[in-house]
Amino acid sequence: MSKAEQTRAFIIARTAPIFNRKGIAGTSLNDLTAATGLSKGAIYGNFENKDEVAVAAFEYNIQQVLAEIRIWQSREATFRGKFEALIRFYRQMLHQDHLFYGCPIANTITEADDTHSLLNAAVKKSVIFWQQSGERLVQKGKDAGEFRIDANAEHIVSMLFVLIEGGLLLSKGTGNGDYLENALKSCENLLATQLYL
Amino acid sequence: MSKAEQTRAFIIARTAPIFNRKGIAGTSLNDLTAATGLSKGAIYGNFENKDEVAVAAFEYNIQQVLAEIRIWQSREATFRGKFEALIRFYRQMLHQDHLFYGCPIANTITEADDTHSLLNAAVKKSVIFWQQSGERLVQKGKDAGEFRIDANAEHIVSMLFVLIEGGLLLSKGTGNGDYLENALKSCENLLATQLYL
Amino acid sequence: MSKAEQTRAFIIARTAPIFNRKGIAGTSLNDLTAATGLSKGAIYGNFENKDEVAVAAFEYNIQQVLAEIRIWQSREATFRGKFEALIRFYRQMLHQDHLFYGCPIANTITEADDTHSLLNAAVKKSVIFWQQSGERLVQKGKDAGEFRIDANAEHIVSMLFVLIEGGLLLSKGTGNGDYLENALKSCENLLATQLYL
Amino acid sequence: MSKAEQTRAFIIARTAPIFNRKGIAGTSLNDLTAATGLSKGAIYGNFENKDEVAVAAFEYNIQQVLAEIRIWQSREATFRGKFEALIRFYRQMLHQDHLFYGCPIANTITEADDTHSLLNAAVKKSVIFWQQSGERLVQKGKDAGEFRIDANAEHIVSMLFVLIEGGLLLSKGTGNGDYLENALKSCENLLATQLYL
DNA sequence: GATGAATGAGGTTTCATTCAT
DNA sequence: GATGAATGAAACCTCATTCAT
Repeated sequence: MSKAEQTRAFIIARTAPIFNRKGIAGTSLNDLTAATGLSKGAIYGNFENKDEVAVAAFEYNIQQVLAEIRIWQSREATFRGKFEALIRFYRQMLHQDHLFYGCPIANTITEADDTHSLLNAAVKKSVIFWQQSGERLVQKGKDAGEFRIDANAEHIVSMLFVLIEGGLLLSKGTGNGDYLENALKSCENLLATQLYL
Repeated sequence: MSKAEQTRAFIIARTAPIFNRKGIAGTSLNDLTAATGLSKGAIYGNFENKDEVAVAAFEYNIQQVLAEIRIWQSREATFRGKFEALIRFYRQMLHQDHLFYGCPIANTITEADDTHSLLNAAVKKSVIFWQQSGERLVQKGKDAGEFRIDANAEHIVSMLFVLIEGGLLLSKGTGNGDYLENALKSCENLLATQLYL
Repeated sequence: MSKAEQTRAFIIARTAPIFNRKGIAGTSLNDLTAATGLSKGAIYGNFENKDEVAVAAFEYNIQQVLAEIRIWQSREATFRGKFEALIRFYRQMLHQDHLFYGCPIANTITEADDTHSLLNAAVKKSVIFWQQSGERLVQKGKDAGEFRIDANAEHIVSMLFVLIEGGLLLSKGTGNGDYLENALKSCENLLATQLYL
Repeated sequence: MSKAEQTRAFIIARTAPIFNRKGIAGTSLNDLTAATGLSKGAIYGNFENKDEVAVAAFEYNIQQVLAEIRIWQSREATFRGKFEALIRFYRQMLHQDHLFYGCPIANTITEADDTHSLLNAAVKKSVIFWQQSGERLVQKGKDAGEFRIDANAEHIVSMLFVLIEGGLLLSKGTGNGDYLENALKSCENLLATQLYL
C-alpha cells in the first residue's frame, strides 16, 4: 500500500464516524483535520473535495458494519444460525453507540438526495448489496436443506431490512429500545414461520 | 392573530418543506429569505435563531402529516376503517414528493442529536404523540367492540410505526417502492391477525 | 443614491487603481478590504464575486480617463484644439503614475481573455467607444469646416489609438519616455497632414 | 547538455506558452506540472521558485519570436528585404495564436513592475535588444548603400516598435485586425519615406 | 535528480447574526 | 415590525513551497 493509499485509508477511518454522526453538511473541513491531525492540504491532496471524503467514509462505514456482521455469522455453522446471528448483531448495535452511531444507511439516506448524486448512488448500491447478500444466504440455506424450499427470499429479506432500519431509527431517535426489540422479535417470528423448516 | 403571529406562521409554512428536504445544517438563512421573500431581519425579528425556526418547521411538518391523516380517517365511520385509511395514506405518500419529501420524523431524527436538544425533544414528543394517538384509536375500537379486547395496543402500534418508517426510508432512499409496499402489506396482516375481530 | 449604491461606488473608486496596477489575478480580496476598510462580507454583499468588482473597476478606470480627457478638451474652442488637447493629455499621463498607472485598456487587455468573458466584453466596448468618440470628433470638425472633408476618420483615429497605446506601453514598461514622445509627435504629424486644413 | 540542463530547457519550453497567455499571477504550479508531466519537486529542483521559471519562460518566448523573425529575414538578400520580412512576420503573427498568443513583450510588460524586478529587468533588456537589433540593421543597410545615409535609425526603429506593439495589442484584444493592418501599412510608409533610397 | 506527500498560509466565498434606519 | 447593509467567523479550497525517500 503506497503512502497515499495509507493516508487515504487513514483519513477515511478517522473521519467515517464523524460523517456518520454529523452528516455531510454538519461535518466541516476543520472536523476532518482535527480528527486526522492532518492539514487541509493533505485532505485535498488525497481527495477531490469534501463530498468525495464523505462518500468514501460512507462506504467504509458500511463495510465496517458488514464486516462485523460477517464475524458474528462466521461463528455459526448453520445458515439458520447465521440469520440468528444477524438479529443478535443488530440487537446489540443499539448499545454500541461509540462504534456506529446508528446504521450508516439510515443516517445517510436522507442526505443522499439529488444534490449529492455520488453519495446517493453509493447508498443505493449498499441497500442492494445488503438485500442481495441476504437473498444469497437464503438460497444457500435452501440448497443446504435448512430452509423451506418455497420461501420467498426477496420478501423475507426486504422485511428484515425494513424492520431493522425502522426499529433502529425509532429506538436511536427516542432512546426507547422497545421499537428495535419489537422489530427484532418480529424478524425472528418471520424467520420462524416463513424461512426455517 | 397578531401581525407578528401571522408573519411567524408565514415563515414556518414557507420554510418547513425546505427544512424537511435539506435538513437544518443544509438549510441556510438565504434559503429562508428566498422561500419567504422576507429579509433576514424579519426572520430574526420573529425567531431567536435558525434552530428555533427549524424546530417550529419540524412541528409544522408533523402537524401537516397528522392533519392529513386525520382527514383521511375522518371519512371513515369505523375504527377499522380508520386504520385502513392510515395505511392508504402512507401508501400514497410515496408519490406525494412535492408535499412531504418523506416523513418528517425519519428525515429529522438523525440530525436531532445532543447538539440540537430542542429539536431532539420535539422529535421525541412527536414519536410519543404518534404512538399514543394510535394506542387511543385501538382503545376506542376496543370500546366500540370492533377490536379484539386482548389486543396489545402498544405492540401493534409500535410495529406499525416501525414498518411504516422503515418502509418509507428504504423506498424513498432507493426509489424502489417495494419496501414500503411490503411493509404496508405486513401492517395489514398484523392488523388482521392481532387487532380486528 | 441608496446606501448600497454608495457603498458600491465607494468600493469601486477605492479598488479601481489597485486592479489597474496589479491586474485581476494579482489583486486579492484582502487587497480590496484593506483599500476600503470594509469586511469581505460587505464586498460580497455588493458584488457577485471578485470578477464583478474587477469589471466595474475597469469601467470606472476608463470613465476616469475619458472624463479627464473631456476636461482637457472642454477648455478648447476648436475641434483642432480638442485633438491637440488629447495629445497633451497623453503626454502628461506618463508622469501621472499615482492616478492611472498606465492606460486601463493596455493594462487590462492582456488579462481579458476567454476566461474572463465579461471583462473581455467591457474592454472591447471601451475600445469601440474610444474609437467612435474620436470619429465623431472628426465629423464635427468637418461639419465646422475645420477639417479636410476627405479625411479618413476611421483610419486617422485608429492610428492615433495604436500610437498612443503602443507608446504608453513601451514608455511605461521601459521607463524611456521617448517611445511615447515619438508616438505623440507622429500623431501630431498625422493630424497636420491628414486632418487639419 | 547535462541532464539538469535538459530538464530545465524542457520545463521552459513547455511552460513558456502558458506564462505568455495567462501571466505570472494567473499561472499556477499545477499548470506547470500539468504542462510538463513533471512533479513539483522537479520544478523546484531546477528553479529557485515560480518567478524564476517565469523569467526564463519570458526570455524563451522572446527568443522564439526573434528566432522566427531571423528565419523570415534570412531568406532575404537585401536589408530592405529584411525590413519587409519583419513586417510580413508580424502581419501573420495575428493568426498564429497557437504559437505566440500575442507579443511576449506586450503580454508581460504590464505585470513586470517593481514587485517582479527580475522580470522587469528582463523585459527592459528585451526591448533594448529589439531596438538595437533594428538599429544595427539600419546601419548595415546604410553601409551597404541600400538606405538613406541621413535616416534617423533610433527614431525609425522606435516608431516601428510602437506601431507593431500598439497594433498587436489592439487587434489581439478586440479581434479586429484593422488596427494591426493599419499600423503595418504605416510602418511600410515610414520605411519608404524615411529609410529606403 | 526526481518524486510524492505534506504543509500552512492564504485564496474566494458563504455563513449566521446584528443593528441603525 | 421589517429592511438593508454590514460584520466577522468560518466555510471550502488552492497556493507556492519543502523535504524525506
